[in-house]
Amino acid sequence: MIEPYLLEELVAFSRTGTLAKTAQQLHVTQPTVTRGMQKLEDDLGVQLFDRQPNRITLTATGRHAAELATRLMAQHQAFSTQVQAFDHAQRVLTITATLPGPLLLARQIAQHTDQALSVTTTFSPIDQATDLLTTHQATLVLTQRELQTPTLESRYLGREKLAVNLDQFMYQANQTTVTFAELRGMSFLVLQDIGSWREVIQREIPQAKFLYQTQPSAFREITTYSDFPYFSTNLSRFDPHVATPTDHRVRRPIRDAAAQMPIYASYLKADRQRVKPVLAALRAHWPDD
Amino acid sequence: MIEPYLLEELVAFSRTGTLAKTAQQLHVTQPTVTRGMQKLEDDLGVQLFDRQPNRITLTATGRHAAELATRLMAQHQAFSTQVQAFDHAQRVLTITATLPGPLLLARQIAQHTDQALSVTTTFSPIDQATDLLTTHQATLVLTQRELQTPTLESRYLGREKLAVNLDQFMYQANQTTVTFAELRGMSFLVLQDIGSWREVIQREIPQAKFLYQTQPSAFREITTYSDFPYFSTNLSRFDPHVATPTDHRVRRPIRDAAAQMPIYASYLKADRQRVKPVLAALRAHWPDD
DNA sequence: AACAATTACGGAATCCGTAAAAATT
DNA sequence: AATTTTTACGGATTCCGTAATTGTT
Repeated sequence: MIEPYLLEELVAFSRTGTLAKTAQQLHVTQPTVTRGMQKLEDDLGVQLFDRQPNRITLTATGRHAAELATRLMAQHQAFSTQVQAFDHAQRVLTITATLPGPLLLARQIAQHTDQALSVTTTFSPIDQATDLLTTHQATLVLTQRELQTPTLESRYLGREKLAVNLDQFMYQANQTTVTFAELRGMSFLVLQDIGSWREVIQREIPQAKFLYQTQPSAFREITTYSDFPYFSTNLSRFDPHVATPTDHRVRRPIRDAAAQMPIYASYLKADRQRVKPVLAALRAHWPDD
Repeated sequence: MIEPYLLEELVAFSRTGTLAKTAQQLHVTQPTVTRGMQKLEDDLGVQLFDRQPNRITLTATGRHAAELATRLMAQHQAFSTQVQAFDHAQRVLTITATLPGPLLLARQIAQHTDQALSVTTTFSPIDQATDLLTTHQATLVLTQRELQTPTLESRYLGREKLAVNLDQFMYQANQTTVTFAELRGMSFLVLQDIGSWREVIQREIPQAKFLYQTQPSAFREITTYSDFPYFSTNLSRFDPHVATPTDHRVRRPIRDAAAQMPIYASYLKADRQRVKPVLAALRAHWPDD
């Protein structure tokens, strides 16, 4: 059985090219690496190096072994982190999402639940959702699409509906709803982290300009002291920081189909019983409008 | 970094259920396993076991860790074997196939080549072909279908064409070729190991009976002292053992499309230069008929 | 002269087995 | 009484660093 530290030395050597630099990188002495690579060759029963008095290089087999060792080391590392993640997931039910809106509601729920609930502050691309669940980095992922695999299942929660907040004297505000087309060419204040909504507004509103703000505090300040329109959804009300009573804008829902997203909760089938009360709470507090 | 022997002990324990049996299975003493599992918990920083004075059981995390460890150990094992296989493949070009016919020709080639060529005696299902190549267990796989992946490529070699050897006095022998339909209900002597041909004849010949023989020697003997028809192909001539001059049967090619198979040579793109002369030899010796 | 790899030697850490203890079935 | 786990102790293996050697650039 090959010892991991030998694989580590091999991988390091394949990157540095000399035993001296390898030793330096691993914080050991040269003789240690020399002996290590000799032992690795001996354990495998294979020649990995071409040796000259002052120079040592990988053979073709050695390069292949280093390539395989790199992957194996990554999996080795993943083992520890996954075990620890699983252990953590047993005590804390972690919720993440691909959109900010559902996370706001989730945070609300978390405060009124006796269970240990952790709601992440950042969100991930939807193509990482499956990985987050199977590696137990999250127990619940809120997404705009269903995820169906042999070990995963999804449950529909409700819809997130986009609205735009316009200055009350703008002519587009003289109707109960608007369309993306009617927002053509306008400039919007947008928070940097709005997940999948970003591609929606960029795709649907022609020739629009988006002033992305990284800091939520800066976003609030600029909205207060300017007339730029900004977006919100039916889930924005759960944002504890967005309470701006002195807003001169009016909220106008967007009629387009693309302005609505169905939200699903995805989780491991093995966790079905654990997430059940959380799903019930999310559905119970989902706004009707 | 988790030591492999600790993972091995965990995997063994998850199967045996007690430390005593685990120790027995691994040929070590109980205290060794006790300390090992304590160290594993310590290294991972996670509780894997529920301990009672006379009983130790896996926690949920422990079961999950054992599951992950099982897979990791398999990959760990695969590392060594793959490095050794790669090393071996550098000196010996190994050819395998999904059909016996192309292998016969390959053996012929191997004798007239200066290069170190190894031709396997058994053949594998076609769905294992990709794995054989990527794990370097074979450098060349002869199959009836093309294999196309980012790292693999296939080259057409020729066709293998099925024929049936009938007693010269049978009425079906009164024509230059026959069809599968005309063989309806007959009984055939067939070698057990004929690869993908087996499903062809079973599917195409209605109500036929197949007398499968495991031993080639028994097959030859029965063909000699009986009148049962048997199959051969345009590649059978390369079989050094099948030279039976005193055969009372006549060879009749089968007309159906299903009685012909295109044969491709698949290999890693990285091996293209190495296999080039072998492919040329295979194509050069491929029979025209 | 500087650098890279290897070998030799001694110390330190670790891992194992034997023996003994504690507790359960 | 037999089985299972755990701890204690001593020995043996192994792994590492320092020092010295060899050979190259």
